[in-house]
Amino acid sequence: MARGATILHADLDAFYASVEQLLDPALRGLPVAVGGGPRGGVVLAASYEARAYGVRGGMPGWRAAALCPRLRFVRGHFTEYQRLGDAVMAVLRDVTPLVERISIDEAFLDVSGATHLFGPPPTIAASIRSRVRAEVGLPISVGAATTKHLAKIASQVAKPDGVVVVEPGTEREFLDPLPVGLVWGVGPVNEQKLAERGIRTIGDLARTPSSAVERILGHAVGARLSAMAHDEDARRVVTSRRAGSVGAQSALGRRRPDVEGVRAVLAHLADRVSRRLRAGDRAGRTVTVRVRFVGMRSVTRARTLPEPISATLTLTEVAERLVWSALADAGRDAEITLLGISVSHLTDQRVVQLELDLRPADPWRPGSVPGAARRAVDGQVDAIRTRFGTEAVGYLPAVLRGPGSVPDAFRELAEHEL
DNA sequence: TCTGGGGTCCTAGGACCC
DNA sequence: TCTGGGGTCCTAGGACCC
Repeated sequence: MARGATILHADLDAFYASVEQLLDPALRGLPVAVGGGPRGGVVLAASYEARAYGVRGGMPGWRAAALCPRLRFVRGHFTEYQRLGDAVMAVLRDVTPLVERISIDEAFLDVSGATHLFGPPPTIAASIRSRVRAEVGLPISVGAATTKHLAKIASQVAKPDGVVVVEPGTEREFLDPLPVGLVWGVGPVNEQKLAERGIRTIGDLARTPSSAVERILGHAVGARLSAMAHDEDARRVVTSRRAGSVGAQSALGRRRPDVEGVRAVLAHLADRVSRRLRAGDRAGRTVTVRVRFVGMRSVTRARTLPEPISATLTLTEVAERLVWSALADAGRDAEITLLGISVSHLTDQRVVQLELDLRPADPWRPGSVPGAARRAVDGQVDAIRTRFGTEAVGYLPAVLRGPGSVPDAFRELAEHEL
């Protein structure tokens, strides 16, 4: 069956760093790191000039500075990232409504219905690149292929600032020499496992029996690889997707947990999470907390409740119990470096609201404040914040911000739609 | 100098039900 | 007295992605 390379993957190059170089011409051509600094914090993004020195996102600032002494650290312009990312998506939606945005800076497009208007996929890819450059001012790479997975690999190969089209029938010769790490689901751990068996390229992988691959990587990743090899990969572009969980976490530096400190941090996290739930008319049944200890070891504790919750106070109380149960298992002297809360098993809040006050007392829904009162308080707080801003009102005085913690505007960039 | 924060998906074991 | 197999839900941990 004839099928063109009509799935595109468009991916902005070093997005945050490119925006900084766009906003401040003095930074162009220089190694730039967004976030962090020579004495702490973490690098959120690195320009290609910085990457040449080995600087990467997620790297501690001091290490980046050691690798590249002339590295320019800049604070992020987070609201600009949102605005410019949206502007790029608008360009893509000019081509086709079939746009699946998968993060702030990348998206899949299905252009099979757009070729009669705009020409074949390579022409569309080139036009997207030149329009984004001209109208937004940013470099973007585009991959085109018959499937999403392949289009994404193609855009990675195209970077920086390039285009790669994998014409139908040429998939094998394109893929075979590429490193296995370009495959979705093959990260550092799996790459190492494969390398230990002499498998370094996608071609090596294709020549390995699928049963052996599944033994190494597990059933799911193995099956995905085999689907790719047989061109049975996903091609459907999904234009909207609801989140399956909502969470928030905070790095704390290093501290010995005490009741007041833990409660303050959890109240802040629960406030962030529950506010987003209510804003999306959602509620969730499963509460998961994460506690990270010195040395990066972390544990989780989860509890599935009989009914979904979205009240700030209820979420705080459940999270507090879970955290202390994790801490009890870890021993009293353990120092912690991070606390996180996540709510999953989401349902539509409207459906369950009427039931909330009819149930008998439940040890996992404790407290003296009845559900109706909690909803009323949350509703008023939400309304005040809508009118006067997030800082106008809250359950607790401003929470202790660690030196490395990131601004809320950065957190919001990564939030998924509820 | 000592490692962010938002998510998704998978695996494995146990409880429980039929 | 001891026994099967399938399905669902829950929990904990971990790999991975941006």
